Amino acid sequence: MEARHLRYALALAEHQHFGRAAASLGIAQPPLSAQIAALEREVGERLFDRTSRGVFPTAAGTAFLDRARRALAEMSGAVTDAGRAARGESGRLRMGFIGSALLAPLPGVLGRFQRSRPDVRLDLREMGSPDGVAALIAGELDVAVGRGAPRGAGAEGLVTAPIGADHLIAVVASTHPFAGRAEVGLDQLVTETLVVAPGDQEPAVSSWLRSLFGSASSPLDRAASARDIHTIIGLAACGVGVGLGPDRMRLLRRDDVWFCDVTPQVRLPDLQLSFRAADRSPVLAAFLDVVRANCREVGSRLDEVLARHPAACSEGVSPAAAVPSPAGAR
Amino acid sequence: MEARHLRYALALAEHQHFGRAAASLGIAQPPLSAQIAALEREVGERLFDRTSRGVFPTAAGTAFLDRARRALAEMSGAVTDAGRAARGESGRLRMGFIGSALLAPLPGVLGRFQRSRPDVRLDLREMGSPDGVAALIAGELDVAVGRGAPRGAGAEGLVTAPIGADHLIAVVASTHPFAGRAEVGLDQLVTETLVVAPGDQEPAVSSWLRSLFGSASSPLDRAASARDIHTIIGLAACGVGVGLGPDRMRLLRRDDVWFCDVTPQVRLPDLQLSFRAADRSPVLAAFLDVVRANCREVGSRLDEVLARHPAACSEGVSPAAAVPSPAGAR
DNA sequence: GTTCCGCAATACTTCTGACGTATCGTCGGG
DNA sequence: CCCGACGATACGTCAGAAGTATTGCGGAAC
Repeated sequence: MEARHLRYALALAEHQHFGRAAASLGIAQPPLSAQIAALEREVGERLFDRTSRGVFPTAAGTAFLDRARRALAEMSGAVTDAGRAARGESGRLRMGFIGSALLAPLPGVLGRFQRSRPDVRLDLREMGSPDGVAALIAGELDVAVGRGAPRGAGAEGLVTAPIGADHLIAVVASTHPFAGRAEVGLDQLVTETLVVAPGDQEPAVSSWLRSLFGSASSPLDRAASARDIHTIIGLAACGVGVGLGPDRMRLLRRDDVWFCDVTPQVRLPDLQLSFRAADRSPVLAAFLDVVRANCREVGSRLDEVLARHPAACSEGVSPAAAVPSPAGAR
Repeated sequence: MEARHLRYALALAEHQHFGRAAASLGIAQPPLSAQIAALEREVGERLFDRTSRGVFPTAAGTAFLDRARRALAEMSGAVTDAGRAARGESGRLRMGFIGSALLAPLPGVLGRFQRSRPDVRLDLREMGSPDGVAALIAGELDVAVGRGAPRGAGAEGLVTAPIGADHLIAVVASTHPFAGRAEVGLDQLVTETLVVAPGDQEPAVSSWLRSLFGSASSPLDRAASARDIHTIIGLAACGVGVGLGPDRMRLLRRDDVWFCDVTPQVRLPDLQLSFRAADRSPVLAAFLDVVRANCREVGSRLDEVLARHPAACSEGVSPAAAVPSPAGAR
């Protein structure tokens, strides 16, 4: 059975007349009779009653036509859906991210992306940077946002670009001696108990901090750790110690804590966005376009990196490639 | 676009290999390549990535295949649905009936029918006998159950068969003088206020009663009327008068009323089932089979009448006609 | 770097089957 | 009783789907 049979049966049901139905289909009447007869033979039931007053579907015909309409609707829907998917207007984007990225720049990026592609389903999963990289390599994610360059087996198949830079600040309870001070020196932190992200979650930050203080008798040895910024601030508020985190953390203003800059200013490892270099998904390309337009403050690095991977960016999205030229188009 | 294209695309997605997909389809590889290329040209998007490790659907291809699967499922569903509809296993049966038919024999018939054809939707509408006949003629019903032979324009296109007989009984309040008596004479009713079905709802019963009492000073002239049996019994229970109705009415036993036979026994107009003689619906045929098997007590009249209309009964249902022979089957 | 192999694409032929023209059979209406 | 309308049948034609043979390309092995 072919789609043609469905189209012919629907036309016949609509016109209730072989001749007119054939005309509306742009064919002669005998072929229509033949095709309907072939359809009835294949279905095994008479689908139309030919009376002198017109051609009417039987009970079987009515049931058949209902389904036939839906089948043809699915077929035309398949074409439009394919087009939408190719333009990145539908589908899904699975994204892993570290919690601190939610302070910035993710809110703006995600909001704009979801507005420009309302039919793309965003699967967002908060996870540590190494987990994100692993899931990305395993194909369980399409995009990962974390800190530090991806490492490990398979990391060479990833493209990574910076999407945000920030520097280290400290957070203390409002009853802490540092409270009210605009800044605190790195050297002053050596004698404090620190509250930081754990090494297995954020190795880049962790080793960065370790290098700041030098190896011997590091304050990190007596540090408390917390997986997310809210907890770091919470522990600091309890007076457990001095919390260290990115300056975006200031967005989480609370009455019982005090934020102060660390001097000299310490730049943290950049927030990085990674994706598989081989990923040709139009949804990813569309997402990268939004990222590119919204993370300019990081400088031209992002554009640079993305420019080296036109496969994931220009193809399938740029208007220049609007003419779809699959095989055989000459 | 034809169904063939969908089948080929699905086979290719399944085998991820042109050669094996073609083999599974029973064709050679080059035609498969050609058909996939033609499909991609028509959709306007590349649907498969041909890599050295295999053939994989693109994002557009994945979206397309989703819909293609559904389209093909609808097509095969169309065939099975047509078969089911032709065997009367699906569809709907719109039935009008008078309330008293619900006492018997409709419960048994409807129950058995719904059990034997669970996917047939029963549209049941309680209505007076004349309304049922009119709706049947107008094509708004498939079956009507009422009392008396159909009359009026279009009634000659209907087939009517008796499905139940009953006789007149009386119902009175338990405080009424008749209470406790096994029977009451017709002549004793002449001086009572009667509660009966109104003439526009049940003309057959109404005129029948009128003929029982003779024309002059009929007790019907001071009768109360009610459209359904429950109300007739209710009015009788209130002491409004003596309710008259079919003996099936005894099924509605209540503590505050008393039923007694009317002597001599008066046979009411039969319960009749009507349908359009031209109706070839397999659902109707299946329903009539159930009716025939469940209303034997009426005698052979039902079989007689139905036998004269093989169009609606044997065709499409009898196992002898199991071989579907639409046009061209030789 | 070169060769080889697997696979999809291309070239070209074959043949099925969908379509067109002409005609017939049948059923109602005048 | 004839006529007209309509669907079915008969048969020739041609588009296009499939088959065979071959080429082109990319990755892996040597």
